[in-house]
Amino acid sequence: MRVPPTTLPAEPTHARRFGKARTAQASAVLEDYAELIADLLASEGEARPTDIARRLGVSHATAIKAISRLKREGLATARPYRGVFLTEAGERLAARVRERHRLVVDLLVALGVPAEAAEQDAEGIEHHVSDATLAAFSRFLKAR
Amino acid sequence: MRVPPTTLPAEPTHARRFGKARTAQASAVLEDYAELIADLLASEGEARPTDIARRLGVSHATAIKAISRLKREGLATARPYRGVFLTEAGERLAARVRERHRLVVDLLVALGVPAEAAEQDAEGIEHHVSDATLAAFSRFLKAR
DNA sequence: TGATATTTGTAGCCTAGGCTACATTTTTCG
DNA sequence: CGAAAAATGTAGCCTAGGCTACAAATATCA
Ligand SMILES: [Mn+2]
Ligand SMILES: [Mn+2]
Ligand SMILES: [Mn+2]
Ligand SMILES: [Mn+2]
Repeated sequence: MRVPPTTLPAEPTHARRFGKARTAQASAVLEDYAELIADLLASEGEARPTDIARRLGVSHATAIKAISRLKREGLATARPYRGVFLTEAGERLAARVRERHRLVVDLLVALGVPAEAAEQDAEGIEHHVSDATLAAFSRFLKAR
Repeated sequence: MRVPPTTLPAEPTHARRFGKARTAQASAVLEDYAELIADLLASEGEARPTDIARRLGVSHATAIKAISRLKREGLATARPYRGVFLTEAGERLAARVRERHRLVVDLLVALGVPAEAAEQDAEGIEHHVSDATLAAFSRFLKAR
């Protein structure tokens, strides 16, 4: 049957949007680990694989593999039985991610989302917020 | 060294947040497919695997495998060389996802995010927006 | 009609990110 | 000190979601 193609030749626009979302997803896990490690280092003085695993709700084996990936990407180092540390790059990433997380939560709360729902949604949303959107959130919070 | 555990016994709260984000991510792909198939059916009268793949920016083999998963989950049916169709459940999902997508884009645009950035970010954000947040978005758009 | 082009399907490979089970190392404490 | 507990690490398995390469079916059109 295949009706005449009215308008759908290459559609690079939609494809690019989905591709961006996929890329963002790929970095989401590492971002969460970096943010969490920074938090634990700040609040506890150290970031042990076991604590990281418990906070993320995954097995310690899963956490250790992710930490290996962080090391491979040059974001973290680890001393056995001494915990995980962030490299310069890891700290920069963590700082950026923490700030972004805070901004997303603040915006949701400002729009009337209950605190716990805001925290929960932000945990996923944060990884898909571009700089342009982040700037818009910031403007809104400042202006209201 | 292991300083005395000040406060971090079980931490089920953080774990639950991360877990929710992981769950949301798991359904993201199927949601996008359902939404896209509904769009293609509406605008072109049919949804061919090849067109789906092009719009998503993936190989046709990838699209076909995802379509198999849709079928397995009871969300779609397919007639070879006739394209893909949505079941009742698939249509309900698509309708919900489309509405949610629109609302997220509208909110971002209302906050001053440029149109294309809004579309791009929404493609990822939409999968992490709870009903509570959705309601807040809706209220904001109505009230301003 | 029959050759060619397109579409669809299959096979096999890869990585990320989960898991459990088991092994090893380090800490803790009686 | 030495045994028990805890933490860390390793091995092996699974699924989702990508890919390329090849095979088969269908459509198109000269
Ligand atoms: Mn997160
Ligand atoms: Mn976060
Ligand atoms: Mn999407
Ligand atoms: Mn969408």
